[in-house]
Amino acid sequence: MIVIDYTDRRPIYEQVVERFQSLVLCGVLEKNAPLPSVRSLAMELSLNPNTIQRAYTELERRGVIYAVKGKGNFVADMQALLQLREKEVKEDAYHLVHKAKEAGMTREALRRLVDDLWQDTKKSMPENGLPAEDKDLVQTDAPKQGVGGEADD
Amino acid sequence: MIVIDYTDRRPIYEQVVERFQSLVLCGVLEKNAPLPSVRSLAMELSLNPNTIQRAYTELERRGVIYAVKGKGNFVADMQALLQLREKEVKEDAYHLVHKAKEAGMTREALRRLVDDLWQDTKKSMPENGLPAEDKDLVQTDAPKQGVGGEADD
DNA sequence: TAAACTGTATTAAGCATACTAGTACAGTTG
DNA sequence: CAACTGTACTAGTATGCTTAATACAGTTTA
Repeated sequence: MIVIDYTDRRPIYEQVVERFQSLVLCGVLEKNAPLPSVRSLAMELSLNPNTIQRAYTELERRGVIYAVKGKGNFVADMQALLQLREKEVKEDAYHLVHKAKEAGMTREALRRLVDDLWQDTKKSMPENGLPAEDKDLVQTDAPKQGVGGEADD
Repeated sequence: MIVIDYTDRRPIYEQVVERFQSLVLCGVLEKNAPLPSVRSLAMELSLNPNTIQRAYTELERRGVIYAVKGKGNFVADMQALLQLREKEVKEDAYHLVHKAKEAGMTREALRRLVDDLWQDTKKSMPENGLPAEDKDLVQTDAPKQGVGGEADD
């Protein structure tokens, strides 16, 4: 589920954050689906629980997941994440255009590059941008109490 | 000429590298043009000479500049740099397409985004990707000896 | 030749960040 | 109660970035 690339210059907790965001966006993790517990994932990845905790805290700060003490961490609504990604895309596209011009590429060359990549890249999410309702590929045990994004007490 | 962004998470030496690469690509620094000396640039930016030295060493490793002991650092041929940038563009474009799909964007949406940005972004380099011969906007004091990219002894 | 520049190398220290380790406490579940 | 869950805290280690100081070699100019 989660893979760590030790050649990646980015810190581990950031990679974990990124991976979970992708899993949510591509529909593998649906709303209210439970994430691995801090300790179990740390064990699985041979990492310190603190590192996982840091990733989860960041995911919660971004509104991607919500935590329930004693129960676990669960996927939140995807809307915040979609907005984050769209903002990222715009920033990345800006830098891409800048670099492309610096590299001496023509407008058509860049257009074709992006177009070709679009074709080659496997579609990694549902058509409408929302995960289908009836999928049971993954564990979808939502917390039993009515925790819809806010913690209950 | 060189600006440091202290809010940037990347290390300073990397920003210096990036800035000089852009200056070369956009034609401000032509072939054999001298870079500021390690000490003078460090003074100007209120940095340690070692930090500048590290940036210059990296630029030399990439083939962007060449160093002549006792004389200074000079802009090398731009070809290596153009290849670097083109490779970067391809990698960046790949990730952009991936993220765009994750964000639920359509092919047309991404196409329009890139197209619009192309229009809005100021052209930052000569038409043919090579700097014009007769420009004297900048100091262009090439080293007197025939150093064409290799050091002379 | 001497002074004032250039690049280059080395060592030491300070600092921030990432990560690990261990412990402790609170809430949930069976 | 036992075994899970999240959360908080302290401490120590390792690494990378940056600064500081010094030294040496080559070039240029007076």
